[in-house]
Amino acid sequence: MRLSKRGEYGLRAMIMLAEPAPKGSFPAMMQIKDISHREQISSKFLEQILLTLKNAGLLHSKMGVGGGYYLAKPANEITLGQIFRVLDGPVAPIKCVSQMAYEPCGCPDEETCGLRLAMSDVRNAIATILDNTSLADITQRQNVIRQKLLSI
Amino acid sequence: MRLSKRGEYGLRAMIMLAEPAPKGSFPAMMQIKDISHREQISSKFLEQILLTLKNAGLLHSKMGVGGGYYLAKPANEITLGQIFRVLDGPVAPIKCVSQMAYEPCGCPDEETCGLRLAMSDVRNAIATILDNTSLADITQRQNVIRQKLLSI
DNA sequence: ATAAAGTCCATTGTCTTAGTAGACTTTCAC
DNA sequence: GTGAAAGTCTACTAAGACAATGGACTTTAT
Repeated sequence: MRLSKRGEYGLRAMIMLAEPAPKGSFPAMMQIKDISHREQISSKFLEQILLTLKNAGLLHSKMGVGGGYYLAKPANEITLGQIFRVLDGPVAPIKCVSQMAYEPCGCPDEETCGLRLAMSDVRNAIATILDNTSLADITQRQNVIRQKLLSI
Repeated sequence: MRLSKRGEYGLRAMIMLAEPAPKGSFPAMMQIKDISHREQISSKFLEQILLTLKNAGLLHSKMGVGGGYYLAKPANEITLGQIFRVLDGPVAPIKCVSQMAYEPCGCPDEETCGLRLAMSDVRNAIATILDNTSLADITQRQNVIRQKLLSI
């Protein structure tokens, strides 16, 4: 049940972009090389990922000197599920329980297939978390923990 | 978030072996070719899978004429999580939240990494389902649905 | 002795993943 | 209007995982 590197890097980048900008400079814009440097990722690989995210409508970009990437929508309107699906495809562990890419799995009777029942539960559990967690939720959780650590 | 074919076939086979034997013939023993035929799987591939499951202590086998495979334990003591981990490895989507194969993921601060927080939730959700669903639970659910369909 | 079953190990073809390379386009500062 | 800084686009590749396949060997019942 693995998150790919594409998915991981993409999610990390989106979370970075969702972090409130230093001094009222909105929308928070960052360049590929900023992100790739801070996360220690190949910038060429990250480039592809951000482009994919842009083409999916989750990021906007500005070309030329002083350009960069920024979120296409407020951080509370972008969910981890959206990002995940763009980069890693369907959430479902098996196609016959996928909402976005259903395909029969070949079991004699889908309706009474025990594996399908269980995998359907798994799919729903994953989707519930990813689709109900926004980038804003993530940055907020991060901040809460940081505050707690500071106050020790 | 994909279940591999190994995992899928292995789970299907285990569920078949957990189904109550026709006429009091316990332990329910089946041969590779029975299972591979009923599930339309390559018998050579299934052979490897069942052998892996046997070496992991989830199946027992009997060699020679009239031999076959049967569950090493009662169906209510074998969980989907055990089978899954043997065939597909850790449940966690990212190594830094894995219980059975932890590795640092390289984020600057693991404790406040937002991605890690979210993926930890996902891991727990998946593990909770897989580790609390036994083969007996599956066959029972199947039977309940079959009964319902019959009574229409 | 023979046939039926599991065991074990090596190999193979295909696909996916993660990354690399390089040419091209847009924008800004000067 | 030129040059540097940024994103865009397409193609390619190396390594590994995945899904088998093949064949020789061992055990057991009859």
